[in-house]
Amino acid sequence: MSTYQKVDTGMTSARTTSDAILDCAQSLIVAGGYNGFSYADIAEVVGIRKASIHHHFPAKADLVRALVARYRREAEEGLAALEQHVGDPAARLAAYLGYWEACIAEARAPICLCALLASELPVLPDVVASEVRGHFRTLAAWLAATMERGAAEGGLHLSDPGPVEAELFMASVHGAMLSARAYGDPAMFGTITRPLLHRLAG
Amino acid sequence: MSTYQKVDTGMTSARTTSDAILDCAQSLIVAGGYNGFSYADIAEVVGIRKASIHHHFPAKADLVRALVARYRREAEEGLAALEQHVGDPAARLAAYLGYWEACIAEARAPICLCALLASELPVLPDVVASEVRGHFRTLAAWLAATMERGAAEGGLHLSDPGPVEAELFMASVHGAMLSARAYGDPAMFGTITRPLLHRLAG
DNA sequence: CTTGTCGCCTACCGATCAGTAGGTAGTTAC
DNA sequence: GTAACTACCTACTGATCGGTAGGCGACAAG
Repeated sequence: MSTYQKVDTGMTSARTTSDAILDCAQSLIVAGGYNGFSYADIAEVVGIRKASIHHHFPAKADLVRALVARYRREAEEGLAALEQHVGDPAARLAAYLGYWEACIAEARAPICLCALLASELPVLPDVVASEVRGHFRTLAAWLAATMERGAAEGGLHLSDPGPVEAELFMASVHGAMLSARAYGDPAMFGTITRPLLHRLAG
Repeated sequence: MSTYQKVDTGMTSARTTSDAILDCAQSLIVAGGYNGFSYADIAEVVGIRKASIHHHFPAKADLVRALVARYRREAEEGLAALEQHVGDPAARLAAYLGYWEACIAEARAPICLCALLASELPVLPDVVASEVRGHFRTLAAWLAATMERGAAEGGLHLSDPGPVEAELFMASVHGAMLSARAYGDPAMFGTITRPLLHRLAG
């Protein structure tokens, strides 16, 4: 076996090399966008040669499309889990915000991958752009459904139709991520999003 | 004079070559971010050689710092003009939103330069990052002052302290820009921001 | 025991990146 | 008239970009 054999993955959280590549790409993209990372950057972190990344993802567009697809899948699983474990719509929204507040505070994922990619949509490969668009639609639909259910049950008070409230909510969350990053202050995310929830629930 | 002499600027809106370079850089950056454009891209559009850009802006960081500085100056002039010509704070906010709605609809500036740069703050040169931070602070301060004045005059009803309302407003506007871009639908900006205003003014 | 596949490697490609060196033609100041 | 300055040029550098060609060892199936 070659000297460049992959070490036992016990030390890393990724189960496969593909996952390790995607993990690394995600953290690099949320830091600097699609054009802010290179195959060489990933190779260095993952401990693999640049050419080996092409074995898993022939082109950069393939890599990022796969990454966003995985991100969407995990997000949908997360939202589904929320529906299972949290009954009250208002509490679901609070849990959603709490998730991101924790991510940002721990610098685990200081901004939503798709929010960042959306900002540079015009220069993204088409296949990536449509995945990003898909995430926006999915998230907005879930929020709208949650809002309307909350309104029907009486726990939430909507001033506008569910879909409009949902878009406003989502936009505010994305903007709050930008502000937290711009100010270098993770607490800013909570400062902005807490009133958002109080207005719906209060 | 060389064959590459700059043609009379009558055909272009920029008064000087520096301005033309900055104009071009701005439209490239709002499309694809800091790492999404090159000196070669600018050279081709402006009709100048790559090396000549270095004469005006020695390094890329200098160029973008100058660009954000110009952007901030123009933004502050715009806000000052708003204060001069629009008396009512609610109308000022409406005018601010209307400005961006028009920019986005006409694809003149489909997103705020600083909002976009904020998304990739971690990979920006320090000198650029601090300019971006400065814009966020300036805009938030203006919004907070406008909110508080509106509240004092009775035209606006704040559910939270002025500074918090201002941060929420700004974040929602930035998020609305992202959503409009993600959906490829300029009208989404208005859909999201209109309720924002109605809640303050209504 | 062969054959195929998988995961990774070395070595390379042409293109492009930001940036530099040094020259030239016009303009202005003395 | 000459010295200094501005704005632009040609020509180049070394680094890095995404991507390719082809080989090698481990492993599984027939």
